[in-house]
Amino acid sequence: MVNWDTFLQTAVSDDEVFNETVQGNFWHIHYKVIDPKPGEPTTVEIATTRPETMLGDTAVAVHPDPAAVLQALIESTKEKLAAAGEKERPQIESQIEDLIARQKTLLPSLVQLRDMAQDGRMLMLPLQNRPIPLVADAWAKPEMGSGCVKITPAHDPNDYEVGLRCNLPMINILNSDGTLNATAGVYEGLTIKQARAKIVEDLETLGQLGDVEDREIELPHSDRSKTPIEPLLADQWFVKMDTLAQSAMDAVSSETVKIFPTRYRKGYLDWLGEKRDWPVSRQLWWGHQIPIWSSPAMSSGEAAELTKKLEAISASGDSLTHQTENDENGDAHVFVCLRKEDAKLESSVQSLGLVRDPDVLDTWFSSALWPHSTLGWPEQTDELAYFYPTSTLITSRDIITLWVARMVLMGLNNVGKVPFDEVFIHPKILDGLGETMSKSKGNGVDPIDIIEKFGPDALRFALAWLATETQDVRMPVQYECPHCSKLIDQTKKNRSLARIRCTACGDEFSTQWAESAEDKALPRGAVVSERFETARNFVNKLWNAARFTLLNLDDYQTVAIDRANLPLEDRWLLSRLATVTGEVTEALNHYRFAEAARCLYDFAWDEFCSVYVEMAKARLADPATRAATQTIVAHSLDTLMRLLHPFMPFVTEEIWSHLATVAPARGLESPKPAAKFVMTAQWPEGDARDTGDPTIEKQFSVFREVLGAIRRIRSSQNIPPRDSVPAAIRCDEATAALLAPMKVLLESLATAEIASIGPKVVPFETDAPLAIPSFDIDVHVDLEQFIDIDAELARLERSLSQIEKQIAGKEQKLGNESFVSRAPQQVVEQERQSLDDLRRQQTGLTSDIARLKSRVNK
RNA sequence: GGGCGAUUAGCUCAGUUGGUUAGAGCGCCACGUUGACAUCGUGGAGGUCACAGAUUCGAGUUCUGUAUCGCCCA
Repeated sequence: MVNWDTFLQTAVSDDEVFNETVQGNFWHIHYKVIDPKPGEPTTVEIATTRPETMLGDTAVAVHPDPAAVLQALIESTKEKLAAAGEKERPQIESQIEDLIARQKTLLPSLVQLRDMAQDGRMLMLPLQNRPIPLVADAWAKPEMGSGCVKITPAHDPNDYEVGLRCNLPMINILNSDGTLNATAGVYEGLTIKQARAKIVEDLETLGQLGDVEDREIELPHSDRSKTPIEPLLADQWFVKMDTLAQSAMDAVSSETVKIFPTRYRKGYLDWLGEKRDWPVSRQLWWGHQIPIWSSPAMSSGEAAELTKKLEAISASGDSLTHQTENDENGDAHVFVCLRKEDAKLESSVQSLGLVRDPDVLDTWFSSALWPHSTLGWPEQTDELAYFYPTSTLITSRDIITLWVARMVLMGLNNVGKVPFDEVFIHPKILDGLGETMSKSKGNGVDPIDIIEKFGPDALRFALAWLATETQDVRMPVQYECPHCSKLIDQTKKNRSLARIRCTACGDEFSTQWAESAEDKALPRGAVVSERFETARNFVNKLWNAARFTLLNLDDYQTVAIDRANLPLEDRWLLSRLATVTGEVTEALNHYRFAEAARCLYDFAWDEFCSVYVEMAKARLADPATRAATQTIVAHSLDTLMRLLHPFMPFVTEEIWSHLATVAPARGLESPKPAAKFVMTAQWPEGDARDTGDPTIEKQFSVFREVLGAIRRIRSSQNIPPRDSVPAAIRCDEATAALLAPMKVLLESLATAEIASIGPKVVPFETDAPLAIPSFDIDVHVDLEQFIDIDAELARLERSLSQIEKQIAGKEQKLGNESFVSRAPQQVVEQERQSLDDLRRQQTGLTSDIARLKSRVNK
């Protein structure tokens, strides 16, 4: 039984079939009982969605034990009811009522029909006037329809099984083009649709048509031709899957092939675990022709003789394999399969009267050969030795069973080795409505549009940024009007149009679907998505940062760096660089592309550009520190480009080449000439000496907190950006020592004059304070020149109320006896510390507010 | 019907072993452009982490159930 595509006139596999719900009918038909005994019904009612198949009916089935089935169903439905929620109850209750009603009204007649079936009663198939048996088979569902079902073994997979069980004839009523064949009698030549209409009409005329219900039907369609699939009985080649499937399962179970993310292993193993034989025959004009030759029907003696001849021409003894099988008439057929393409052998085989099978192999069969056949297999070529197996297959999850599993089993069978060690399943990009992008829907994005609008690096980086582990990616897209640049959201309505009228300027533009000369003459509106903007901006940021640093490397000379005596900011940067290198490497090794991309984005933008480059400005201006700073800058840019290269190959290569012209030799202790291209440069390895210095980490955290505090105060007071503010920082001696070397930088980034840093700092007369409790720091800004008392009071009061809320929360938590006694001591201590800090802030803020208010009253 | 996944800010998404006040990008508001970057900078507003239970001193995070959505299989 195969899925027949009547348009392409070929069998297709289950994987190439999709189901679609269509509006159809459920026709009830009465078949007459031949010679009913007294008291027996004179007709049997069946119902079908495909009345035309009745021409091929060879039986009507009734269940062998309808009473038991109905009773079991009632019980299981009652169990379901007991477990069901309020919402589902009414529906389940009505199901039970329906079943009980059937038990009363329908069951007796089903039992009678069952007895008639066992007694060998026959029915007369209408229109064909062919007697067919009433049979007892479990496929008939007492809970459905009339409880009886027509059996068409040649045109329905389930009926086929019934046919085998009940030993029924199998009558094919279709030609390969989907028209009815000679067995259909007067209906020969009609299409399925025509035949259906005519048969319904004829049944009506005969008075054998019952109710016609409207019904939604799940109808299989061919993926390629979109036409409805006809199940068809046909001689086809199958690949036996038992040991092949097991070998592919073992490869994954033993992690010889590792699948990332690991949850996809289950689907792979479950699918292969069914070990269903693989139908590989296709009746298409393209593809690999199946290398099997067969003989006409012959006697077993002739077959034995033919076999001898075949063995004689099988030169080395294994260039062909053969098999003899008997058909249902007892005739023998000899089948031959050649191991290799061999024109001479083929003609010898054919001269013995064997004919090559016209079918070609399923495209996935051919595809499964791809990893090794493209490398010259079955010859043991150098390419095969070098490239097989490869390291990684990256693909979409819907291809796991179609292709991945088959490449593995075919590789194991043919080469004895798996084709790849790791498989990465990437997320899918969906449109704004969460639908898979597809050509037929028209909701796809042309990568060329994205490249033209945002650049190839932005495209690549954005995809990496989006490639998280668990989620598919929604990508709402817009059309960009080529006339006025207005962005128009893509909708279900406009996404498949060849031309669109801009809602802003009213001019028309063409889309990717334009085909007519008239449409194509219009300017093309690109499909764009703002989701690429982040990446585009990042590329721009990197380019500008590189441009600036390169401008400052004009007099670059290699200087050996003494790690032990580097300034703190250099040690900080090197530490971060080593950490980021480790994180990115780790993420890439596990195919966590989004994590790697985000890590690099944050480091490059927030740390390298916003902090280090800003700091370097002052040091580059100072001849005493210029050379050393240049060395660090060149080194860090070098490392950053290498880390970013997989994500943005073009801009990194461009920056790399510019870097080479000003700083050809790079490195810290012993600078060496850099590789010509970043793509051939070594992947960086974080230097263990640079990482994990807690002093440095703390220094920078403190620095950024203090900077933020001053900026927040400025902002809340609406202090003009260019006006410098006096500031002071109260903190312990150790923190003061960390901050002191960064005072100049702090002053420039905050536009402030830092009057003092240390434990003895006290508030200004006109003070604006901000506490950083995590480091026990109070930042004070003198507002004398600027003070907006109302604004400041508002800020302080808002801050106070937030702190009081937090205090209340903490007090409650610490007042909870079981928290204090059961939580780890460290956590409790942390909470106490934090409460103390909050209370101190509360005191400070309260007095600040009082002071300000007294000022107002003066 | 079975399996897998998702539900966190207006949008698109992060959130590592349970532990301070849940993050990012975009969008929004305010301010800012005499030198790397307005594709930028600074600050801000915005969240009942789908819902209901359970475990726990403590749940976005663990467990159970419900709802909704997506994909795969039957």
